[in-house]
Parts: sequence; C-alpha cells; structure tokens
Amino acid sequence: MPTPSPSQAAPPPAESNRGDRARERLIDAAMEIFSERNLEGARTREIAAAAEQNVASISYYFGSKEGLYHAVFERIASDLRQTMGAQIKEIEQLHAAHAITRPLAVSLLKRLMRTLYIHVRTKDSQGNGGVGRLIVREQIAPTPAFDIVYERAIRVVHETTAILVAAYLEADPKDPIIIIRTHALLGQLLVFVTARETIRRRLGLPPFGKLPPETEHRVRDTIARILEEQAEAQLVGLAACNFPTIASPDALHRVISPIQQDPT
Amino acid sequence: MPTPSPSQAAPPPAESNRGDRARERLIDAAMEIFSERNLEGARTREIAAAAEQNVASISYYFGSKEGLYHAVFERIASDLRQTMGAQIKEIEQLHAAHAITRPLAVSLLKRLMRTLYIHVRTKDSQGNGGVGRLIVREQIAPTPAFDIVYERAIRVVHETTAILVAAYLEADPKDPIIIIRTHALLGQLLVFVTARETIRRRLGLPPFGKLPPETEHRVRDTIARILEEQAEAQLVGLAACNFPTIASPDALHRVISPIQQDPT
DNA sequence: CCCGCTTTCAAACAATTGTTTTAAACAATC
DNA sequence: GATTGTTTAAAACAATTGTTTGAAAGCGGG
Repeated sequence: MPTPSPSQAAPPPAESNRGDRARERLIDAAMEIFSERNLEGARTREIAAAAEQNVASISYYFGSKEGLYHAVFERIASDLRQTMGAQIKEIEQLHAAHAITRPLAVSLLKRLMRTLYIHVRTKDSQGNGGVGRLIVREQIAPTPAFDIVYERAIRVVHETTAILVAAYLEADPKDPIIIIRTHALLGQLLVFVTARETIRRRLGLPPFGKLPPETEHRVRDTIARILEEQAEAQLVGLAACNFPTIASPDALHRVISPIQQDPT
Repeated sequence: MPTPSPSQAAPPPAESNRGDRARERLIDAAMEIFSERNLEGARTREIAAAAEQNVASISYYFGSKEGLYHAVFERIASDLRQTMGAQIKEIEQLHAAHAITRPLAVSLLKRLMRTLYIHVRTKDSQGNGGVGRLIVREQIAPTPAFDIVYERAIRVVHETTAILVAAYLEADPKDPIIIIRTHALLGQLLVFVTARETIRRRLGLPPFGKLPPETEHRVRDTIARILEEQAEAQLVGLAACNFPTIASPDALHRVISPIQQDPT
C-alpha cells in the first residue's frame, strides 16, 4: 500500500503547502455538500469534483467519508469559537465580578444574539445557512461529530447566555428553569436557521440564492435587529410577569433535579 | 407486469381491509425510520422489515420510496391539522369579529403554544420527536414533500399565531415585522424539537428513551408551562418596550415589501 | 370447485455506493 | 540529476441500493 492516511488528529504546527491546500479545498466542498444533502446523502465523488480533487484524495487525507465529515465539524467548532470567544470571555469575567447589571445584561445579550445570528448566516460558501443546517442535522440525529461542536462551542455559548438571563432575573445560571428559558430564547434565533423555508414563504421571498446579495444582506440585518428587540422584550417581560425563577422550592426542580447528573 | 401501483392519490372512501392494513403499517414504520435516518438514509428493506411486510410491498402500494415518504407527510399534515383545527377556526372567527382583547390574545396564544408543543412531542411512535424531526429536515432541505405539510398545516398555524401577536400589539397580522416576530416566538417552541440534544445535555438528562416515561411526561409538561410563560412575557415585554410594529413608514418594510409577491 | 382479482413473496437486476488498488506525476533532498 | 517521499489519477472492487420480476397464495363470487 502507498501511504497510510495521516491520522485524523489535529495538524499540530504542520502547515506545508501542497497537501494542506487539497485538504482545505476538500473541507470547503464537503461543508457545502454535507449541508445540502446529509452524511449519507452526500456522494464522495460529488465532493471530490466540487473540490476539483480526485475521489481517492478523500480517503487519502481523511481516511474515510466519516473522517471528512468529522473534519468539517472541527472547523465549524473552531470558527464558532473564534467568533464568540471574546464576548464569552468578557461576560464570564463580568459575571465573576458580579458586575452585570440589568441594563448591561440586556446590551450584552443583544450583542451576543446579533453576533451569533450573523455568524451562522454568513459563515458558509453560498448565501445559504450551511453551518446552521449542519448543526441542526446533528441536533436532531446526533452522530459522534456532534460532540465536537457541542463541547467546543455550543455549550459555552449556551452557558454564557444563561449567565445573562440569570443576571437579569437575579437567579442562578445553573437553575434548570433558567436553562430552559435560555434555550427558548436562543430558539428565537435558531428558528431562522431551522425553519428557513417557512419564514421565506411567509415573507413571500424568492427561493434562496435567487435574490440579490445586497437585498439578502438587508433582510439579514433586519432580522438581526428584530432579534435584539425580541431578546430585550423577553427579559423585560419576564421580569414584569414575575414568574418563578428560582427552582429550589419549585416543583419543576423536583422533577428534573433527581435525574440531573453526568453533565458531560 | 402484475398490477400497476395504484396512483398515489388519496384513497377516496375506499376503506377495505387487507391492503389498507398493509398501507397503514408501512406508513407507521416509515414515519419512524424516516425520522431517524433521512429520505436517502432510510433503507426500503429496513422499513419493510419494521412493518413486517415484504420489500416489494412499498413499490406496490406507494409506487416508490418517495411515494411512501410523500404519504408519511400527508399523514403528518392531517394529524397536525386535526389537532390544531378547532383552535385555529376559533381564533380566526374572533379575529374577524374584532373580539380579541389583550388578555384574550395571551390566553389564546398560551393554549396554542401548549397544544402545538404537546402535539409534536407526542405524535410519534417512540417517545422521540419523530414528527418534529421530519418537518425540520424538510425545512432545512425542502423536497416536494414540504409543500404538503406547509400548505395544509404549517401555514395556517403560523398565520393564526400572527393574528394573536398582531392583536396584542395592535398591528397588522400581515406586517412583515409581525410575521418575523411571530416566527421568533414560535422558535421558542421549535427549538425544543430542533435543538433537542443540546437541551438534553444542558439539563443533564439521560439519552432519550432511557428515562422512565412518567418522568419524561413531567419534563414535557414543565417545558410546556415555561413556554406559556415565555410567550406571555414576550408579548408583555414587546408592548412595554414599544418597538416599531407598523412597518409601513419603516425602513424594514421598504426592504422586504418590494420583494413580497407570489405568496403561494 | 374454479376463476377473477388482489396481495405476498423470494429471487434477480441494474445502478450506484465508498473504498482500494496500481501506477504515474510531482517536489525536494542528496 | 537520480532517488527519496508525497500527492494525484484512472480504473477496478465488493457491497448495497431501490426496484422489478414472475409466480405462488389468499380471497370472493359464480
């Protein structure tokens, strides 16, 4: 046999030229095609063709189709972490210093929502939500690839958002109720990725890719702005309604808490 | 050739015995397997085996694998419509009579959210969100099957929800901003279907299917209650924040409106 | 009891899949 | 400039896919 596939671990500092170029192109193409069809639906030949590479190269560089899929999610996790990293760190520090007031929580949350939304709507080859689609597919039918993006990116984003929600409601970020509320809040954002086709039809927009990029840009920014408003309104409303936030003496906690363990 | 496949149109009143039984079993099994793997990922042999039917029967009854997939979505649409039909009609009538006050809008919305959530969490063979997963997959990568469930179910639910949001904010249910806000609101619900794995891990719950049905029941009801609260808080907050709701003199409308046409 | 129809079944088919193979082309070090 | 190791290329492979085939089995009415 010629050369065994280079173990699919992360490339330490090795940044040569020819091979890495091919790897990049393959990941790029794979990201696009895996987002349209899924893992089983995507054909290796199609990916190779889109990357202007030979079919054998995917086996050569990534060991297998799954290996390439894996690599795609490594990149997704890295990209997401890089985009959100600074904000997350800032929020964590402010939280540790007990310095998050209500108005600050609102502005931090709005910025986080906007950044996150713009990221998942932009970080892809086409104007389509490639990254978002890939993640959602893993959410509804997880494979080992989900661990990568969850542990390295989704989890911290979720936890950080929970810090802001908890700060505003003067509650514990680890409270199951706060976590559920945080999840719901992030859902307002995610739904524009997951239920893309519905909002497209409801707004009477042409099929994706069919409208001029400049217009698409503006639609995206419009939604981002409304998302900020929704987030602020949600917090304001929750505080006004004064629903139970501390789960300890609450029935809900008694339901979820005993199960709660192994939070890996 | 033996018998050509009976055209895959809806069986008018024909409700015989032997054949329809097989059809039902096939649809049941297909619903489950299509929700785990997707259209391409599911194997006809596996579906047939789960239905205790021969492989050829799927070609025989539905013409093809796609035909069966189609039939699955016909049922999904029917089920959803049947669950939501009464509430939708009631809301439409109240709206036509201009009888929706703010408190009424809140209670109608809460009931709608709860019913919808319970439906997508319950209407499946396992305790898993089979229906939800199938719909989400179609949202992120629509096939002709999406038309069925959108036109026959999703659209009316979305429009009806928009009526309630608009009523509370004293705005036009057709206002693009209201539609976007409605979409975000429904996203709070959908995220518990689409980002299932994330909320599971964040709550430290065991893998789905691994926890006793009684507990799962209570978790479901807990989330449903919080969703009601979130919806109420969202409306209250939006009214308090007094964001622009009428799009006419707004920049957003100038963005979206000129594209808006062909609302099929 | 036999005949028309529908339904079931096991086997076979043609097409496509991911992957391997084999060898040629390339780049760089000596 | 020959000889490394690395990368590409085309073809071949074994396995699996959705579907078809052709006949047997069930079932109802004459």
